[in-house]
Amino acid sequence: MKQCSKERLAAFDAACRRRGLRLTPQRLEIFRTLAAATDHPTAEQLHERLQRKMPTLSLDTVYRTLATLTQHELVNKVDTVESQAHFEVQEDSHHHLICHQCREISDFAWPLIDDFQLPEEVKSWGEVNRKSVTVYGICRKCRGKR
Amino acid sequence: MKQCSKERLAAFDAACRRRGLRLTPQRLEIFRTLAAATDHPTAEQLHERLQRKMPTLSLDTVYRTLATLTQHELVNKVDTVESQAHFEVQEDSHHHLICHQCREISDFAWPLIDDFQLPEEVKSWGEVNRKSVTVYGICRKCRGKR
DNA sequence: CTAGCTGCAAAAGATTTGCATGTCC
DNA sequence: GGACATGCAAATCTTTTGCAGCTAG
Repeated sequence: MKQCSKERLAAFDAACRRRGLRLTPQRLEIFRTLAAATDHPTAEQLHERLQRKMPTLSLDTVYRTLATLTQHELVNKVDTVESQAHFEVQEDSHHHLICHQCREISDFAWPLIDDFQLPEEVKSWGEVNRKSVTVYGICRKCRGKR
Repeated sequence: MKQCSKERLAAFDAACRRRGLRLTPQRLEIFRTLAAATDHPTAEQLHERLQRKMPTLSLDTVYRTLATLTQHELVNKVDTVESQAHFEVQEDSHHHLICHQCREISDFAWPLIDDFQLPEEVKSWGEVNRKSVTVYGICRKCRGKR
């Protein structure tokens, strides 16, 4: 398991202060553990991993913290096929349109992408069946309401 | 609400027969309603919509049918940020790697995509915050096991 | 006829919430 | 000190499952 850099922790600290979020030990550990993970753990997995270092940490706090950090865009919820959500620290960059506000899903076509070659890296990962782009934003309807 | 074409229903019928799936009235109605929908309904929404036409249809059957049809690739589960899954009929074509077998999620970079211009269509939809590509397939590890 | 479906009810799993207590700022 | 966080337990919500009866092929 890789370690979470001091820079990243400092950035987290700063981001919390800027937004008026309290920097509790729980939040710090949850973030640190998530940042150190490479496998997109679930809330439950994170809770398990934190047992040793922080035996009193409750699963609800993990859920709540992840929700809060996701809201503040410090953590990103990975979209999965399963109902159980997976989380990851928001990295800078790593065919559905989904509106953050109303949650409505629309389709769009992007033929250029379908023909586009995936990077080499992916070929070594395994056998690809399907690629799908998801675009997030605020739809025109909701945009008008604000 | 648009209607489900006879051609599509015939194709559904054929696909079921080919795969040895029974063509029950419930399955037919669920498929017809899903195909006619443009809003990616949830199992519950579909169930509600079918109440009038088929009052005895149970929610479990909707869940089970959607699961079966998804397995047979006649229906597609849309990945969402929320825990509640949304479904859609599998249309022709429409930065995470997800293995269908072990469900492991890996990351990959695809800088070309980040710079790539989204289609016009999307601009009229609203304000875009983020686009993310999800690639599904079988990873090397699982590939070896079969 | 019979393997595969359906409905019902109950279980399971994930996530959220109310409330009392604790603690960062 | 006071607003915000946490922990606990209980509630809620979604989805799955066991079982008995039904039905498409």
